[in-house]
Amino acid sequence: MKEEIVTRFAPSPTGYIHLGNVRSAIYPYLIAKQAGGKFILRIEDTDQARFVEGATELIEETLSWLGMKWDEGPEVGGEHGPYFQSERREIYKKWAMKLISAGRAYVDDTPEEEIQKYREECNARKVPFLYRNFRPEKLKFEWVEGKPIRFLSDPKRREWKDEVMGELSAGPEVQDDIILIKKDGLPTYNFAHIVDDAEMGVTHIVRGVEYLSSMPNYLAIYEALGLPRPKFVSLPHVLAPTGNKKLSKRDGAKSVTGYRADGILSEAMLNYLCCLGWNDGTEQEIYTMDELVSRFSVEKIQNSGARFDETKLLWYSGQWIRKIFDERGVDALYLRTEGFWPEEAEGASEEYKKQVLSIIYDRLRVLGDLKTMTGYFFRDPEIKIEMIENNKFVKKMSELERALSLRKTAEILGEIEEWNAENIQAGLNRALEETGRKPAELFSLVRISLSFAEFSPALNLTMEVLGRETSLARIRKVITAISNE
RNA sequence: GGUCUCGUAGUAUAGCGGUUAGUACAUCGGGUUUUCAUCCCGACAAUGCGGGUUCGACUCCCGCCGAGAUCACCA
Repeated sequence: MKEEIVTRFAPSPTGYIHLGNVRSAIYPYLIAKQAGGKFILRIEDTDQARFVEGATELIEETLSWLGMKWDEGPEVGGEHGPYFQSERREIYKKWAMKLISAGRAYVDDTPEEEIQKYREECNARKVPFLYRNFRPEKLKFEWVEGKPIRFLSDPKRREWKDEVMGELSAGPEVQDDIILIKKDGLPTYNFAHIVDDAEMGVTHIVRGVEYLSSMPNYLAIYEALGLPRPKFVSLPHVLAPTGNKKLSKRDGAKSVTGYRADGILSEAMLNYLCCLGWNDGTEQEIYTMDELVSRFSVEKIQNSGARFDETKLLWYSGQWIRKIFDERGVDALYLRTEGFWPEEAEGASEEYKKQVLSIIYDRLRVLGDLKTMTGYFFRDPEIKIEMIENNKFVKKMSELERALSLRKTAEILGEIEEWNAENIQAGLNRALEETGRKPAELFSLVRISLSFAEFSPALNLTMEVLGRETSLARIRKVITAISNE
C-alpha cells in the first residue's frame, strides 16, 4: 500500500501573508493534490506577543482567493485537530514528557540574566554561543511549571537529504540544547512543528531555506523521539526587486491583498508565483491551476533565490485577463470586475458595462485600470482644447479646418441608418474622402473630441458603444467650443 | 567569527560533455488607416574568476571571489 502524501502550510498569524511566503503554501498544495493526498492548514500561534488580530482570517482568505482548499485546518476541521498550536498545549506536554522520562530533556532553571551574560561573553570572544557548554552538571529531568524545558543534545555530524538541495550534512558545531517548551508553557517552533507534523502524518515538510541551518537540531529530536524523518523540501528565498536581501515589506512589493485590490487576477498571481523559481522544462508560460497540479515537480524547483519582478507579474495579469475573455467570454471576465469601475459607472447597466469591457479588455493590465481608462464612457468628458492643439497630427490643421472637418464628419455619421461598428467605419472613411484629411489627422481629432483621454479603443467601436446621440453630441460640443474661441 | 547554501543576459529560466547557448519579461526599432494596448516581425544582451580532467567543458573536480541564510524562551 502506498503511503498517502500529506503536506501542510503552517503560517504564523503575525500579519498578512507575505508575497514571498505564498510559495510555501502553493508548492505543498501542488505536491499534495498531484498525489491525491491531503493539504493541511495549521496556524502556528505560539508567540503571543506577535499575534495579530484578524491575521488568521486574512491568511485563510488569501489561500481561498488563490484557489487553494485545505483538507484539514481551521473552518473545515479534521481528525488531527485542533489546528491552532495554542490549543494543543497538552499534546506538546505529552511529547515533552517522553523526552524528559527518557533523559533527553531537562528543566532549565538558570536565571535568564546569567545566560545573557554568558551569551555576551561568547560574542565578545567571537566564539559561537552554545548553551550546552554552559549547562549545569546536574540536570533535573522533570517538568516544572513556569520554567523552560531544554533538549539534551548529542552533537555529531548529521546527514540528510533535501528534495531541492540534495544531499546535505552539517557538523556538531551548530547543535545545541535548544528550548523545547518556553516558560509560558507553549512550545517553540522548533519543537511544535515536529510534534504536529508527526501527529498529523505530514510526509513532506515544505518551508524556506532559512530553516536549513536548524536541520541538525531537528534531526536530533526526530531521533530522540524515535520518529521517522519526513521528506524535506527547502524553498529558496524570493528576493527583493533591488539588492540581494530577501523580500520584505519595505521593498515596495505589496501584500497579496494589496495586489488583489489593484485588480490582479488570482490566476495570474498563482501562475507568476509558482513559476518564480520553478519551471517544468518546457517553454510554457501560462498555466492554469489544473495544469500546475499535474505538471509540478519538486525536482524542478530552482535552488537559488529568485527576484520578485512586479513587471512580469503585471504581464501575467494582462495575459490572464485576455485569456479569460477569449476563452470564457465577457460574462466570465465581467464577474471579476465588481468594485473596479470608476465612480461614474455607478448607475450604468450591466449590459453597457459589458460592452465597454469588450472593447477595452485587451488594454487592461489589472482590473483597476478600468477606473482610469473608462471614465468617458460614463459621463461627458471635460473639453480640454489644449489636447487638440498639442496633438502632433491635429496641430497641422487650422482652427477653421478642424471645425469644418468635425462638422462634415458629424453630418455623415448623422446619416447612418443602422448605428453599428461597420457602418460607422464606412462613414468615417467617407469623411476622410470628403474632407481630404489624412487618417491620422481626422481620426485623432475625432478621437480626442469623443474622449479627451490619452488613449481609447478603436474609433468605430468607441462610437458604437457610446451610441449615436452621445457621439454626435460630443463632436458638436467641440465644434462649438472651437468656433467660439 | 562558526556552520550551511547558492552563482547562465537587467530579471525569471532552458540546456547538464560537442548547440549559431533556446524561451519569456524588460529595453530598443519596425508593421497592423488616430492614440494606448493587443498581435506580428526584428535587434540588443548571459555561462563570476582561476586552475585541472578531457580530443572537447556552461555542463565533471579543486581553489578563489561574490551573494545569501543561520547562530532567540521568533517562526
